[in-house]
Amino acid sequence: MIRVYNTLSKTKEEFQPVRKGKVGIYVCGPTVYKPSHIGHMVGPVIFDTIKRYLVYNGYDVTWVVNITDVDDKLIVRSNESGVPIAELARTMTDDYMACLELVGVDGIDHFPKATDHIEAIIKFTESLIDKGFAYAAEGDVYFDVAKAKDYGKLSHRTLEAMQGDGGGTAELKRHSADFALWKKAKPGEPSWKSPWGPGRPGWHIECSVMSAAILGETFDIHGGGLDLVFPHHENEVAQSESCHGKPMAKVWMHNGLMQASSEVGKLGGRQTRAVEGDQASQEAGKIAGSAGAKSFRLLLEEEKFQPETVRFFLLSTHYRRPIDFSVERIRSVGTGLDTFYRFFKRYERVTGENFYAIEAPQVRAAGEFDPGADALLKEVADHRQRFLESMDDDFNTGGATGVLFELVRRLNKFVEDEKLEDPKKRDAAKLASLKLGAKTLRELAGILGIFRKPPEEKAGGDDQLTGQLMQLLIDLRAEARKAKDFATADRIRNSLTEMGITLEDRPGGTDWTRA
RNA sequence: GGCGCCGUAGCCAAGCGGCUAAGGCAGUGGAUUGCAAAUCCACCAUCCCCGGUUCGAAUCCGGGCGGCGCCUCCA
Repeated sequence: MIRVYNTLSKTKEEFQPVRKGKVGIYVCGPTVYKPSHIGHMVGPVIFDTIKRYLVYNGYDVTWVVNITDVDDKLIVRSNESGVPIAELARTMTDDYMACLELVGVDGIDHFPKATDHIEAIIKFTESLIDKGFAYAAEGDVYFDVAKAKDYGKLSHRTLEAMQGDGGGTAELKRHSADFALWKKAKPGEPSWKSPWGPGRPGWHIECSVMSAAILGETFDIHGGGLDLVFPHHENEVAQSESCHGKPMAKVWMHNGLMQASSEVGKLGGRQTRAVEGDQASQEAGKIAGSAGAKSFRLLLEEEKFQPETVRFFLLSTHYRRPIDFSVERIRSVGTGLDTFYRFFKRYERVTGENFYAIEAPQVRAAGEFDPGADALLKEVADHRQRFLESMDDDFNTGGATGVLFELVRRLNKFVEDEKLEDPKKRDAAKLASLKLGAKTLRELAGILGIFRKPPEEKAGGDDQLTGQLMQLLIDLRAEARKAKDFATADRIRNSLTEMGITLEDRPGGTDWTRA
């Protein structure tokens, strides 16, 4: 049984899809006006993992992420840069997609764009006006929050508590919390014809329209960053449920945001906001202005991070908690992952099989096995059980990743105890146990979307000539060691260490790796 | 001011009333090694403070202190 925390009820609920066996997920995507930074990857990685887990549990999952390609920020950026909005949106969408691919997010089934759904947005808006939930005012159309029952139910706030807020066009609104469904075009802005004159969609409406078009008027999971609970999602529910007369989403899931930890104290977001409230301080304490704010691809390049390390970093804590960004932390996660990569090489040395080629079970039931009296396999089965229990509990990837480390340590111990690095100590039964253990590791890692393919070799240079030269050095060193000439042997190894190459002596010979 | 989240070892982090408080990074000792590297083993926390509930609390309740988020078209 999978339990999921629902923002709506503020409790963990047993997950039950609307339609048996099928799950629809809608996650609010980016406004494509600038290159993606690491913070944009948080939600996608989490929901990609959630989708994998649901598929693993036998559900047929459809996942939708919208692309907002018409918006104030896009207009501003376009005016600044001189790049037409459509072109800006296209290149930034490409950048976003490239980043998703890097971190292994490949489960998104639909990427609807706001500009492809203008007609439906207009219809939706008309419908709300017809039903009395919205009103037109001088070319704008506003949603009338006072007419929506339960307005505030998602973010758990009341209209009374929101008095005094509101934007610059408040005079056109009946209530300061009313929000635009349709915005009248200003000169030079992109616009579409509508019954209220030329204009463009408001911020929230595209999600209501596109989710209904693809997933239906009621679907299973609506997700996004915690920052979207209010006003974005609150307004989505209000307009969708007013329009359709039925619940929009069964479960609302919100992930914690990435923060720039080291900068927070110094820049002090809180006091400055309360006292000053100026633009600059609003940026303080947030990811903007820190290393994490730079383009994700640039970050990977400059810090030489494996994208998989970033994915693992994001999954190493529970999704609802905020994550502090720090280069050091990601680096230490990478150090931890090296244990796995070394094990995979070891596995190949011992069994002759490539870890990444193991065909692991894709669904839960298929991964179960009877360990019999095998001590190793009993523990493997136990680890698998604990991994799945963590995932069942509101997708606790933090707990699950811990189990993965325990599992690889157990497998390494088995290789040590049975001395399997020595070919003479190998036998079919032991190798079979090891293989089943590795297969389970691969099965569980697959759920998290990691270890699906080998990490890219570090910084080129592993060409044929390098290989030959390394073999020569290793051979020379082996001869020196045989002759007990350790001075020469150590000189070779130490010099290589300085070049960033590590030698590892093993029963079967010497391996080398680049740092 | 309103609503909400969080405070577990040097750092990160799981844990949601009851076995010895997961796991990672860093560190220390040991096995292994010619010496290393890697691997394995061991060690490394009475869970911010004060009360309360309970046979029993890191886990529940109240109060402090500290950090953070949203309320302002950031994922």
